[in-house]
Amino acid sequence: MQGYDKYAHEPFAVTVDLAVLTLREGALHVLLVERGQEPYAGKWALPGGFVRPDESAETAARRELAEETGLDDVSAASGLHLEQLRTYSDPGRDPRMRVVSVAFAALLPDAPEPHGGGDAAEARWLPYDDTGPLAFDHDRILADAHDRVGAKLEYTCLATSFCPPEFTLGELQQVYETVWGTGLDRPNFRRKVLATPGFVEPVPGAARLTGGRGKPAALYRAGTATALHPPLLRPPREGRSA
Amino acid sequence: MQGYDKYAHEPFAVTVDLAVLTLREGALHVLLVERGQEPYAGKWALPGGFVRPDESAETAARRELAEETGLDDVSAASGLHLEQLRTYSDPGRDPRMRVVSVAFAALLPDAPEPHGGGDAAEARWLPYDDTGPLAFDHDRILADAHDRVGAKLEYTCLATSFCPPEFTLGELQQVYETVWGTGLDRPNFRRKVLATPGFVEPVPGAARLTGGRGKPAALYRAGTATALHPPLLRPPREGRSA
DNA sequence: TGACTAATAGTCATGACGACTATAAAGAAC
DNA sequence: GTTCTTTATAGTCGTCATGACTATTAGTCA
Repeated sequence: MQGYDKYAHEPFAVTVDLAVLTLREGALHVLLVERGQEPYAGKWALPGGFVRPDESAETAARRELAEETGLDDVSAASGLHLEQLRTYSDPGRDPRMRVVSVAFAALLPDAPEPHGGGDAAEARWLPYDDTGPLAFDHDRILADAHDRVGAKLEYTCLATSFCPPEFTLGELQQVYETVWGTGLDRPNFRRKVLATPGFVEPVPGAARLTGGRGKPAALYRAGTATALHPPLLRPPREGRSA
Repeated sequence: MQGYDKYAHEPFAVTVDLAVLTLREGALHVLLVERGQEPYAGKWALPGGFVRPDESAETAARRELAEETGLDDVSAASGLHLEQLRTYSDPGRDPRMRVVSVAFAALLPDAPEPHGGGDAAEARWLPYDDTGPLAFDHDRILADAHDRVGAKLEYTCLATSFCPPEFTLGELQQVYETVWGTGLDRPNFRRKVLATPGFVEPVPGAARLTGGRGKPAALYRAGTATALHPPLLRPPREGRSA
């Protein structure tokens, strides 16, 4: 950290990239923008942009999220979760110049269709499993975001960030099942969630019909706890040992 | 990510900061350098430096680690663990200019006294609990490193990164106790570690006298596993509920 | 030889969890 | 209405992980 001189070093551009995840119709969806220019023109990319001189990366991420989704209120309103993932800095990751990108993962409850208010040519929710190769190293960033979210579901109460303010335990379970790609036993999931103090708290007297059929489910709100002790471990992948 | 122009935006300096942790005499120690210039002249700081134009942040971190510690071989040799923590980008974090810093945590087994080969005026191992206020936002970075390492001990085999190539289970337990700041039951710790396939593997026939007294302990090497399933949870802090 | 120390072996009760069965409350089919 | 289907919720049972202990072994030190 010696010899500071603003122009002694090649300037780096610093950007943020956002992996914005949500659940639509029981499937994990990602917010993507279509690139209008080379390189990767016509390809889908994660939304993002330059960090401004007076901003932190976190501030820039929030601003970009509002711009690209048109969900200005979302940051204040529902339980938006914005989390720094890691920073991608390979010298060749942008063919034009040296760009260091701080990646964030953002989780949204419901997903209003974005109206590309910002620079984005077109912003759309695309199913996570159905994203072709993305621009730059965004495939890797997206995969890292998925990994991180999947891991944090185990030992935090993060799952409620995917849910609307009031939700059923079935909906909460769907978050786990969708992100993890596994099925969970319903009574056991219920027992575990309710046994964790502060994970969810019941909404008195309220119930929701889960699409018509079946017994109406009780409604819950997100509790005050953030950590999960002991964790809710995802079932270990089978077929490992002999 | 539109409108790329190398000089259209204020240039950011990109640096890496390293929280290098080790265990000396049963206490957590951090590698710190004494600053020779303003700002924060005379204060201790985390080692670090500029990312060069042709480097990734990870490469820069490895280079700085070798330079500052004089432990060139260490990256190749023993089980060095280098992990990206997060990126610190508050506009005011360096009073001179806009510096975005990618922080890394590095874990070393034994700790040869560093011979400040790099720019560092003086590099020293200082006890973690005895670091006065550090320069810049390095207190926060260091605390984040500690948090991260403590958390990763729970669900990874990271603890062996603090140990020499061959170690006793008592030494491994000391890693947990020191980083977590708690005591652990020795037989239970032993049972847990040995029950986790791939965590450690015995060195046949070898034993070490743990400082003279007591029964000699068997020696183990780090196994091939990286994850811990189920995790080794740290004892929950007491005095929470009524 | 006999304290002392530390590693290792083993026991026991509790708690968490996976697998499963049973019941309740709704709509749909007839 | 009655019955079937669907989904939520309640409860059971055995297993495994774990916390709290006790016992034994193998060394040093006095």
